[in-house]
Amino acid sequence: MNKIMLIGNLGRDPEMNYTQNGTAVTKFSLAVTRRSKSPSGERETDWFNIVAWSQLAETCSNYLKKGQKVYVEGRLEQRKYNDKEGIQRTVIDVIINDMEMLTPKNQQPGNAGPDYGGPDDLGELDDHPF
Amino acid sequence: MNKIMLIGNLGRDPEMNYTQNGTAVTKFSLAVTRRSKSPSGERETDWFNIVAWSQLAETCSNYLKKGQKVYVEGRLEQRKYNDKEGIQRTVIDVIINDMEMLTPKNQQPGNAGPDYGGPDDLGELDDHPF
Amino acid sequence: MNKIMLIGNLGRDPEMNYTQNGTAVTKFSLAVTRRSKSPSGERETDWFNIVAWSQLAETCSNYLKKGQKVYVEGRLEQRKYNDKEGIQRTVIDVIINDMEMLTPKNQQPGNAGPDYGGPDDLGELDDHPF
Amino acid sequence: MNKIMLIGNLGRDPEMNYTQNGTAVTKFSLAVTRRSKSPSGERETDWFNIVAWSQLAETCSNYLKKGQKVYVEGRLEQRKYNDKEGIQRTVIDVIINDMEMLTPKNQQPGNAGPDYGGPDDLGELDDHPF
DNA sequence: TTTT
DNA sequence: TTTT
Repeated sequence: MNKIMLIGNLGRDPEMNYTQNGTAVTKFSLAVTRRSKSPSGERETDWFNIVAWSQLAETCSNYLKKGQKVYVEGRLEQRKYNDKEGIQRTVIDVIINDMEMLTPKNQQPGNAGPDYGGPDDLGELDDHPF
Repeated sequence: MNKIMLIGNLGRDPEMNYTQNGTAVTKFSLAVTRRSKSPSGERETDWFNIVAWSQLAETCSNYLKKGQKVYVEGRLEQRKYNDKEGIQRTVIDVIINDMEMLTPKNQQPGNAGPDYGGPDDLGELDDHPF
Repeated sequence: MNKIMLIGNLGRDPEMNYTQNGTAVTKFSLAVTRRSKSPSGERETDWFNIVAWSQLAETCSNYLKKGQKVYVEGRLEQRKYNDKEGIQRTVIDVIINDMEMLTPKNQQPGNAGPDYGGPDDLGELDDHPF
Repeated sequence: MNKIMLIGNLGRDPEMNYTQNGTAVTKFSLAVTRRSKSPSGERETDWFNIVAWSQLAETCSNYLKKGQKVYVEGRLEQRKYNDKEGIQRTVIDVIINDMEMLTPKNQQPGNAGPDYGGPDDLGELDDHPF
């Protein structure tokens, strides 16, 4: 088992791309604020790289915006790469398989309705047929 | 919410230390094998730094050994530090609040009994009073 | 493992009592709306009996009100009893060890502030020392 | 959110059926033993009705047997029905979307190999494409 | 009805 | 560094 569940806010609008074989992949970074305060009294934030594939990638790209609060669920994976100075870095990605929008539509920019965001007023979207 | 649940094997025996104010802290690294195989047909592994505090630190130190399979649950936190070349690195720690031993005692080295490992035959230990 | 996580709304104010040895216990029922719609197009609701003990019981009693949205996490337990007709019934309780308030304070009855509810503006409360 | 995660043992072999429109549905009951002991010193057990649909139904039917230990993940739903005395009863079903076999093949009846159970030595099966 |  |  390798399962992670996060609630946080998008730091930027999501970015969608396609792999060479045409699969959609969407990425965004998510700010998760810690419950506890640091010794100096500040609320600290952890940032996570979120990655969605296929249908979920398109949903994230279509419905999520910078600042919105979301619930995501997935698994953690490590990825190694060399930065521009040639130093090897390790990055942790959260590959999600479920996402739920938590920001009501009327609190989203450019919106006035009373409903929750998302397609058919359904805040949650995943791969499960039932 | 910032919750992570992992099942994996200890890469080494845990190491326990005490902070300046006497709180126990135990660390170990956990190998989590991916379900999927890489393009070249290998099963890949992600390594996580596990950190336990207080009572749970002492339990991990007393009962866990290299190679054992465990379930852990906790939260992810990022920590920045400078390595010996002075390069800033980011590490992800998994601060656990629950741990369950999954390796039966009779499959542990130096053991022949039929029971599961742990204190009072109770595989799982956490902070909850009920 | 026996773990359940729910997001729902309180059907009534919580009720707190004390056991004979002085332990606080708080109960409330939680309405969880299904994502999917029934064949007739209605959104169905499942009701759960939530039970909190000790410190968490007092927090729930002090801060939760009918109608509020909360996240709860715990385990499922079955309990048998005889109803007033003498028929044996089985009830499922959700014994929680974590609770997070999701209704912003300014959307709670009798409140106008911009902050989120709860003690010290901390929405989440549990047993964990770290 | 309505999520439940259980580890337990099958009380009987699973039973698979098909709905009128040809969808596979498999049911089995799962015994989950409590960590804590009752006042009289016994380890108590909670029984759950597990329901799997479609591809996961066929996997459960093909690979699971009475006595095996499994991890399941899904959501809780209530279902009302009238028993043979005409008394209305409420049943809780666990509709699963993920299942992982925890009993090694060589500990299963009629098996002697060193491998873990399941198709292609893959213990876990779910709906996710990635 | 299971299992440890 | 683990394990299957």
